[in-house]
Amino acid sequence: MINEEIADIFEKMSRVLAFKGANRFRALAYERAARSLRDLEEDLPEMAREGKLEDIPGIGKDLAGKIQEYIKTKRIRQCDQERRDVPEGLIALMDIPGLGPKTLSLLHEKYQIRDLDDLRRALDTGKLEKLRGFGKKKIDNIQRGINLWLARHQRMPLGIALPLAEKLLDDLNGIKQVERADIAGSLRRRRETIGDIDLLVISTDSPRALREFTKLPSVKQVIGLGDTRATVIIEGGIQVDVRSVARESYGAALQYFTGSKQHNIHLRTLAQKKGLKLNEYGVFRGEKRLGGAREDEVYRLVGVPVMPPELREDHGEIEAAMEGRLPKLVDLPDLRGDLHMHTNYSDGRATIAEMVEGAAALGYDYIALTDHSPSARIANGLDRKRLEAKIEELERVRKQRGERRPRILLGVEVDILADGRLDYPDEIIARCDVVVAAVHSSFRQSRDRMTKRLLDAIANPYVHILAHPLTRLMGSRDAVEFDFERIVEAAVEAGVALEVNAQPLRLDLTDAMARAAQEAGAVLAINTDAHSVAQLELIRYGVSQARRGWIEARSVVNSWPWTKFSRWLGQRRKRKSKAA
DNA sequence: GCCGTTTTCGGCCCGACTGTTTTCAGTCG
Repeated sequence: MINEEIADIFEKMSRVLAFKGANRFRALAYERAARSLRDLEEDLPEMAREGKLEDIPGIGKDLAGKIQEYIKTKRIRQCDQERRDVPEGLIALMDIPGLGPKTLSLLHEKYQIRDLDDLRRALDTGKLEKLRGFGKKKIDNIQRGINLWLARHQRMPLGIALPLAEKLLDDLNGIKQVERADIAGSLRRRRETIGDIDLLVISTDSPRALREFTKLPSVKQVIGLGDTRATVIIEGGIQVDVRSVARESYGAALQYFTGSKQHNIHLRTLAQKKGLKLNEYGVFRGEKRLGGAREDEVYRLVGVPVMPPELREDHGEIEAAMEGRLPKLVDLPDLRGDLHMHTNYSDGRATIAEMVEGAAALGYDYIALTDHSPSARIANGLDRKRLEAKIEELERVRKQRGERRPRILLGVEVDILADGRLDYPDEIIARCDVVVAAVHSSFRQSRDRMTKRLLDAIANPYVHILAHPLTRLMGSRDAVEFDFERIVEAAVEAGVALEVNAQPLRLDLTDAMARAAQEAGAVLAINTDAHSVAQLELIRYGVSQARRGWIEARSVVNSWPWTKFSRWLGQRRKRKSKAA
C-alpha cells in the first residue's frame, strides 16, 4: 500500500536527518508524519485528489508536496538525495539499543563503519577503545545491544509476554519493600505484540526493592540499576523495566508509563493549554502540585474522562472522551459463550464431555463444538460417518448433564474451499446449530479471487460466522489478501458475524479491522478456537483485542442472552426459506 | 518541518540513567 511506502520513506528520512545532525525537530517532524500516515485509514492518492493532504496531522505544505511527488513519480527526489551519502545498513543499526545517531555518525566518520559486520569487526579488533568517549563499559554496552537486537528482532506475542509479566508481578509482590506492583506499557494496553515488559511499583525503600528485584532467579542479566529504575533481561532475552515511584505519584506514573507515547503527547498538549504541567510525578500548576496519586485524577485534572488502557493510542479516544462518547467496551464477564472450539473428534485434545466441563467452569451459558470438515486432513476432519458418531456422543452428554449449563450446540468449522464452495453439502451443515466457515488452504490466491471466495462463503445461508478472516499466523504466515470493505459490507447485509479469534498467534481480526467492522454495522464473535480445555482461557486475548478495536458488547453475538442469540442463529435460515 | 484560544515566529513532552565527563552529551522511554 502506498501509505506504507511513503511512511517508510519519511521514517528513514527522519533517521537520516538525525544521523546528519540536522535540526532535531525537523527529524521529529518526519517521524511524526510517518506515524500519522501509518494510522491513516484513507488512501493517500484519493486524499491527494481531493486536496486534503494537509488535513493529515503532521503533514504541512512541504510534506504534502513530497507525497504528491511520490504518487506521481514513485520517488521523492529530495529524500533520495539526502540518503545518498548515508549507507543503508547504518540506518538499520539505529535500532540497536544503546546506539543512537550521534554514536553511529562518529563511528562512520572515524572508522568508515557501514553495517553490522563492520561494527562487529571494529569491536573484535578493539579499535573503538581508542576513541574519545569510548570506555570499556560503553563498548560492552554496544556489544550487549547487538546481542539483544539479534535475539529479539521480532516482538513477542501478547500471549507469551502477559503470563511472564504476571509471574514477575507475583515475584515483585513477594519482595518485602514492595507495596504494590502493576503492569504498564504496551502490555497494559494489550497490544498484539510486545517489545519490553514495563512494570511499576510503590515501595517503602525503592533502592532496596529494586536491588532485590534484580536478584530474582528469572533475571539473567542486569542492564541498569538506579534508585528509581531497574532494567534487566529475563529468560528468552526479554527486557524488563521496573520503575519505583512514591505513592502520591503512582497514578501519574501509571498513566505516563502506560502510554502510548502519542496518547501522552496529546494529553500533555491539552494540559499545557490549560496552563498545567503533566509529568510522571503528577499534575502541576507552576510549583503547585494538584494531584497524581490516582490515574483517574490525572485525567480529570486535565479535563479528560479516564478511559481503558486499550484505547490509549491517540486514535480519537481523547476527543471521544471529551465529547462523552467513549465506547462501553466489551469485557470478559460479558461473554456468555464460546462458539469455536475443537474436540478429539478432529484435532482437539479433549473429549466432548471434558470441553463442556471446562466451559461450565468458566460460567458459560452456551458453547458450540466446532470440529473440522473432511478436507482438513491434517486436522482429522470429520467425514459423514464420524460426524454421525459425534452427534450421538453429543446427545449422550446432553442427556447426562440434563439442565446444567452450558447448552451444548452442535457446531462445525467448515473449510471454505479454494473455489469458494464449502466442504460439506448444505444438507449436512443445515443440521448444525452453529456453522463457522474458514479458509485453511490456498492462502496465496489473488486479492480478487480471495474476495470472491469469502463472499461466496458469506452468501451461504447456513454460515453464521466467518472465522479468523485474515488467516495469519504471527511470525510464520502472512495475512491473506482480500477487499475487507466488501467483506464487511456483505457480512452486514447477510447478518454473518466476523470472528475475533483469541489464539495469541492469530488475534484475527486486527483491532483496527474490528473497529471498522463495528462502525459499518457488522456483528462480531469473540472465540478461542480452543484445542484443549486449558485453551478456553485464551478468551481474554480475544477480548483485549476487541477492546482495542473499540468493540462494545452489543456488537458481540456471544455476549447476547440466549433468547437473542438463538434468534440470531435462526434468522439466517429464515431468510433462506423466504428467498426460496 | 509543523503549527497556532500566548498564532505567522519560535517553540516543539520531559525526566532518568549511564558513562566518562569535571559540567554534560547521548540515549531511552
